Amino acid sequence: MAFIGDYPAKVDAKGRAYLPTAFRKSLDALGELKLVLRKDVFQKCLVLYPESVWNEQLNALRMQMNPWNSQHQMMLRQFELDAEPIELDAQGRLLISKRKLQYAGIENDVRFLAMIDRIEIWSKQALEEVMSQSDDLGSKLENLFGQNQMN
Amino acid sequence: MAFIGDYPAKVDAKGRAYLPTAFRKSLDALGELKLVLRKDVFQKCLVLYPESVWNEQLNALRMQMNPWNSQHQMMLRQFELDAEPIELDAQGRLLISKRKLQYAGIENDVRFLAMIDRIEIWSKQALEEVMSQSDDLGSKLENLFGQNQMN
DNA sequence: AAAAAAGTGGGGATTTGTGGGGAGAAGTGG
DNA sequence: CCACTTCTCCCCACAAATCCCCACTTTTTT
Repeated sequence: MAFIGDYPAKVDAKGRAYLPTAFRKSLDALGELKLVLRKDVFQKCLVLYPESVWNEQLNALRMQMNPWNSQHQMMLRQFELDAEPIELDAQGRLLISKRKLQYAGIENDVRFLAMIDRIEIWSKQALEEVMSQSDDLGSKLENLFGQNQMN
Repeated sequence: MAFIGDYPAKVDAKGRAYLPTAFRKSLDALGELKLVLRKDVFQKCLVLYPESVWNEQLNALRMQMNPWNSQHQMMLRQFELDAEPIELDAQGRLLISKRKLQYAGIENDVRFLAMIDRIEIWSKQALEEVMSQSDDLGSKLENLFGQNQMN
């Protein structure tokens, strides 16, 4: 299963954003009602996981860790930090907390961006900035892929 | 079953903190009324166990140890030592003893952090410090996930 | 062109989170 | 056993966040 594409949307004064129908359809095709919203680790953007995807990740992590190993515990913390469960309201919108809006630099315009089994939420400007900066990095990536014959 | 995410909260002058609703809902979905609060073994933070989880934990320990081994007895003592049963008050708050507040360096702002089947309580600053120190550990985690195609 | 769905906005009840007063229990020292 | 401080817990109060409901615009479908 995978999400596809990217869509613009507005965030209103209360911090609500309409989840694009394309994504919502994918979600309730899978019967995924619950979501988890989290700050991204590297980028100033937010990541929206279907609950099942979140749980898979958590499980994968748990399988690998010894519950009494302090470093492993640290990883788990890192993972749970800045995450929160989310549900859509009656209009199909999600409410984003102030903290997260601020972290991602979101004011009005956002973009929902498919990332295989999860969805990223970017401030419009932030995304454009990052994208323009990484143009040549992009072609480097393409080269890399070409060499590995995975393309 | 698992708790998810983290939430900020305040501790008032009396040492009370509101248990975030997300967690409280998980708790009474499970019918867990009683909790156990303990100092963490590794970190300067507190750990809140649902009573059943606490009991499991104790059992797991007991299975591993020889009741006539004095060192093992010592471990058990240590484990019980800084633990205390806790219930929520009528407003859904828990009262944290002075000793524990001090141990965890808590003054005003705390964060409740999900750790699968238990909840950690951190002083806001302490958590930020620890997290910033373990940044590279964090990327190791991400690498680990990447290599295992679990990302 | 009409109808339906997608997307945006706002009012207002309700819940969540925070704070404080103060009664009663519990612990302390004489 | 009694005064006294401290701790615990109930109640009330209030601001802010959240959520339910309705309305309206824009786009898509029929």
